Amino acid sequence: MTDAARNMPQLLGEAKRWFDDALLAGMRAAGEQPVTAAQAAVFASLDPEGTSISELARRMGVTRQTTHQAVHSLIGLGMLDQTADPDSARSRIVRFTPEGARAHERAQIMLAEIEEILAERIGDQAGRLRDILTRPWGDPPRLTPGS
Amino acid sequence: MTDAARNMPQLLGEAKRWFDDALLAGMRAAGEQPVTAAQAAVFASLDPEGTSISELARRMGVTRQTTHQAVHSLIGLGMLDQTADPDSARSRIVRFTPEGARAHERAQIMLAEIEEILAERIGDQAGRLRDILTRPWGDPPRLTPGS
DNA sequence: CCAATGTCAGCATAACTGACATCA
DNA sequence: CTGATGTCAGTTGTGCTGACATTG
Repeated sequence: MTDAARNMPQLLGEAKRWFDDALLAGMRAAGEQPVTAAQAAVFASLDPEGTSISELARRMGVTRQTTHQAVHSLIGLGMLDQTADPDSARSRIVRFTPEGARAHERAQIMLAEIEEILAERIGDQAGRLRDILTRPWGDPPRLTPGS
Repeated sequence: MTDAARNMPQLLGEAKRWFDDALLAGMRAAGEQPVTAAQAAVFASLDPEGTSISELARRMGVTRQTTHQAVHSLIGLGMLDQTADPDSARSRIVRFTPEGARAHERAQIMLAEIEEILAERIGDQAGRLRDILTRPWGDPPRLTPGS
């Protein structure tokens, strides 16, 4: 296509969209509720025993308010519910409903299949990609104007 | 952090944000106009001779309307301008202003520096990452429900 | 009193769809 | 007529900040 020394954010964005498109299309073809990117992030960060909104926010790297909104929408879809935390009255626990757990399971399987297809196309580089992205990069560098 | 088998779209999103954050902070520290991610995408897709909005949209993988909006905001900042296409009256050409070209140049240099820092942290894996992302992946797979 | 948590409200950004006029 | 292009308008999704009550 363009090929004028593509930059990294652009390349990463394309790769992400490649996965997102494949997942969304697959879920739609499977007759599942269309789930947005933010909702998918909640799913991926929620552990089976349930998690508080604040903890979810920390895991996703966004604010409590943003997380609250995404969780609220998923409750409306019947994917999640919220119950009191037996250990603390100021905390509430977000959990999967059976329907939510089923959809999550299906999405996980589908993502693994997509990754598999990528591996068929570009070989073991696909596994390498996961390695590199999983590695800790540290904080984003703060370039000084004088450098 | 969480570490419950992170999925690829999530990992790719984090990596993209890592670069975007570093670039935005660096530009801000250098006293440049704060440029959003969408605006940066336009910059990266625009070639020096100028490009039409429709062509930009194709390169970025978003709609003409979205591109139009981003271009319009950059015109308002004095970074781009729009002139008639001498070859076709229905097409208009978007180009850098001198100010826009200067900011673009600076951003390119900064991105290279950021990539350099990543290479210092994770070694030659950084170059490998660029390789993998540049490689053609083909169209996103269309999973069939029956598979 | 202080910090964490959940929530509500408002705002900015960036994507989308729909519609329409223009021109090749 | 058809298709590509540029544009306007409206909607949705996703993030943010500010504020506040509740609780440990």
